Amino acid sequence: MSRPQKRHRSHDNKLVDTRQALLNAVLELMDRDKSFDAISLRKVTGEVGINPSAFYRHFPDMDSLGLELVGSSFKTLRQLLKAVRATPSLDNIIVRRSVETFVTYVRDNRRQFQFITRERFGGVAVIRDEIDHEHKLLISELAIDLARYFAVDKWTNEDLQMLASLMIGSMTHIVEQLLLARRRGEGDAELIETGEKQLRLIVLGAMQWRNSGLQDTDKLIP
Amino acid sequence: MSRPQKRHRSHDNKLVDTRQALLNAVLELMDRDKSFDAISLRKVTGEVGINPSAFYRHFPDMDSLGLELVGSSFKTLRQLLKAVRATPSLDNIIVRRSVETFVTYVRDNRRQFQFITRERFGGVAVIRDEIDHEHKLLISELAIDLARYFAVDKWTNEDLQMLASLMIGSMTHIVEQLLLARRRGEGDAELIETGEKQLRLIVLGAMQWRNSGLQDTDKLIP
DNA sequence: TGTACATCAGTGAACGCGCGTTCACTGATGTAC
DNA sequence: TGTACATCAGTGAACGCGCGTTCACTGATGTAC
Repeated sequence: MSRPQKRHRSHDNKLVDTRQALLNAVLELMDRDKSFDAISLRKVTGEVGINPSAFYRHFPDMDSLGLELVGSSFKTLRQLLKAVRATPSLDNIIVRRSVETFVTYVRDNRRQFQFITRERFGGVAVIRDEIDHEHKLLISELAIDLARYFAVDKWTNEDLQMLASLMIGSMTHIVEQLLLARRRGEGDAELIETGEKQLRLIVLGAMQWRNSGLQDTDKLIP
Repeated sequence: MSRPQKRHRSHDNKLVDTRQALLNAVLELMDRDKSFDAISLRKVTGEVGINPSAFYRHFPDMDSLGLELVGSSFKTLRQLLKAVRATPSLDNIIVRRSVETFVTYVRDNRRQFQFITRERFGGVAVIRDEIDHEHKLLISELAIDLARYFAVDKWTNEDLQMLASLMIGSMTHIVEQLLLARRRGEGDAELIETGEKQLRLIVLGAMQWRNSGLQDTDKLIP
């Protein structure tokens, strides 16, 4: 009954999944300096090489296409975090290797990370909200993982969420630096070193957190 | 010779600086879910209530207007950081008060912070580059200030920059959370507490940094 | 104080263009018998 | 194996609309004398 062959023969005679080509075209156009809401349906179909009206065979509108990009980009991001979280400890060599893995991964999937970074606070509410939702899920997932390391110190759930948020925030920061650095043609070495130091400093702070007694300050100060 | 009165009489008979009104109109339109590069010159002049062609009496094009918004927004941001940096120490009460000041300030100047946040990785290259430039200046300025606190421990310039970048990054993170929270109608109390804890954790990490011996790890590991 | 002139913010019509969406269509491929 | 039919991705023309930019203009206000 269902026919999976949604294909057309492109000018170079290669079989192409048009739906995927439309998604790629948006990422490509955004790479050439545009926000998602400044990209026209006609530009997208023109990039793929089909008639504008054929767009509707695949998506009801551009926003739906955008939401699918959020989904696939976070799928990529989850694969990365899964690899990084598989690390057995928080020691320094591991942190460094994780940051290196991370940087390589972002480089290899640059356009997807660029999409999320650009649209996270972008002009389209439904897309921004969906990214925010996925982002919160990632933080909660990481908090659960972190509980393993800090179980002995009896961290509260609230503090674990706070730490997870800080860590995801720092990784996000590294992604942002990588995306900007590419424009400036800078190398990765410095970025990796800085990112690594920042994560190590956070881990240092986290180690001190429970036995510093500071975590209860908010209850002591009126 | 020069005449400063660039004014027109609006429908409600109030004297208005049209140039400023154009700048405000862009911030207003961006607040209603648009990226800068998805806002048309005609929408902006329509918002102000003047003929589209009158736009050119004030700016050569939309990008020039955007660059001016970057300038004025960072002027606002510098005032905030000046207030926060005037704090005499990094102790916990100061950190909490600073975060509270910070949150209030961002709320009071929401549209400017939203502009910078949205366009920092947005679709217009000249604006993104200008924001990046201003952002780097802020980090360097903070690094100079931090040298005061850590002079005794002989931090390297590189490490001070790393710490300043981490701190500005965390504050940026708080701004982002505030902007998203407004949409969700959440209160500030939780955000202030989380932001405060994250900054305190970073300060804790920084205190440990020099005497942990970890800062030279990158030279010890091949 | 009165008059002639300069300045310049804003007007309104006009232009060609790219936009999203509709519609009846074509033609390749899969399916039933 | 051959034929008739169904499916459906892509076509091409057409629509009304908002876009950025131009141009000659208007009219209020400031300046010179």
